[in-house]
Amino acid sequence: MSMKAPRGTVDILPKDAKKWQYVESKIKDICNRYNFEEIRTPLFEHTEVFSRGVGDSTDIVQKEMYTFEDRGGRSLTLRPEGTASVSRAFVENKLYGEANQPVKLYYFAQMFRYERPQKGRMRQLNQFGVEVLGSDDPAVDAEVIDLAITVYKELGLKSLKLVINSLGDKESRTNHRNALIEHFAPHKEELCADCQVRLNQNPLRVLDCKKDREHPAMKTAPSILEYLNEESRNYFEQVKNYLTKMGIDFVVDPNLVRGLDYYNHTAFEIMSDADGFGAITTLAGGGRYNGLIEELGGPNTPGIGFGMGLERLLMALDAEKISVPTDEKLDCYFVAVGDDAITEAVSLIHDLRVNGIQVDKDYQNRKMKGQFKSADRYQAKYVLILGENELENRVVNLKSMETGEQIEVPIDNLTEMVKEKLQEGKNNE
RNA sequence: GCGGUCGUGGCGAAGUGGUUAACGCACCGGAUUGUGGCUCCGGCAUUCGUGGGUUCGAUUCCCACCGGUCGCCCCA
Repeated sequence: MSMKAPRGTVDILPKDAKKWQYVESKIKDICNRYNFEEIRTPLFEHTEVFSRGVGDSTDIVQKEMYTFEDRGGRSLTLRPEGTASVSRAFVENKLYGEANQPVKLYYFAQMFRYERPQKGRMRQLNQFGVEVLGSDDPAVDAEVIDLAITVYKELGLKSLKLVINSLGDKESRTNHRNALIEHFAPHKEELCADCQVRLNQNPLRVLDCKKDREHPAMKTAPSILEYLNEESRNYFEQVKNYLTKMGIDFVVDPNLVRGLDYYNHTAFEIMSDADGFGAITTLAGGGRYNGLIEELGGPNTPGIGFGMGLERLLMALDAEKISVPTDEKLDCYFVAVGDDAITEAVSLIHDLRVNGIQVDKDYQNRKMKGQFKSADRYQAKYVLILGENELENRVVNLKSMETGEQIEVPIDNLTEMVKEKLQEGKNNE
């Protein structure tokens, strides 16, 4: 076998697709209740959308983008995350001029990151995400976090941990940044190679380095929370108050930084505590990005959003042994024997289907016994039998696979009779 | 990019330097000339990821590559 799906990609086969459909419909229902509207943006963008939007110093831009040149010599990139694309669309389509503000958007989209695949980490991944553009009300931060938590809770997850932090506004960040550089400068040589670079580019990210976690300077590093100016501090307090009022548990982690440059003020991650989750813990992550729209050429517009990994969501459901409801049973299986009967069956099946009944038949030229086996495998509720005898008498034998009971039905009444029987079954459930 | 581990039929999984590569599931056929889930019988890998090497002989030993998987970094 030589044709294989590219590394880090998977086929979602019918058995699993049912789970995806369930999860997606559940999430869409929640988005509707929160009054979010769907947006669909292109799979790829001009590379600049991400290098400027997400930030040149980030891992995503530096080593994870699927970038290629098209025939016109343009540099394009498969989207690695959602916020930059949605922000670009917001600016380009002037959604800041919409009557209803803020603009509340959600999306389901494939993302692409060039990484070594492992548990819960794929090169093509699926995310659900939301973005609220046009409001800097801390209640919006709380609403966005609440929506994410609600998705998990309504799907039945229990082992959740919400971690939040504030990165502050521009002034707070600048002051903190300077303090960090000053703090780590004397120890620069002792830090890992990555951190030595980070110290210049984005010293905040030194804080979430796992290699240097035990370094003494790490423990005494200035916390962002101490550098928040009054406005930023108030903002964060309000967000926390709203969450508390909604009964949402959280922990504040001053080292939560997030990998993308555009964040400020509220940053958060939702993690799973569940066993059997491997090295993966983060289910969703997001935060506020008040300067991004301007950076992409739009008017000064505040924004906040999150991305939620759907593969990880499904893994979390598995880890907590939550099964999704699926209706596996087939309404009817049509057993036809003999050329004339098969010809008749094809048109009867069509009639049943256009009348809303789920029907299938054999296409492997199996004998009656084999056809019954198929019916069994599909868990058919009823089998409709049409052989030479029935054809002669213009009837179909309708057999309940559950009770074994079998009745003769005139061909002309078939659709009606099947409908009736299926309805009876539903009423008895 | 680095490290561990694995690679035998549709799936799961034994196995050995030597002549027919266990077994289970699934599937197909028959016992039962037109009626399923049980039972019994039979069928189902010219071949053991790919390429090269050692050998009289390799699925089994060695090397390389490819792929899966898990972990590091970072994150969804």
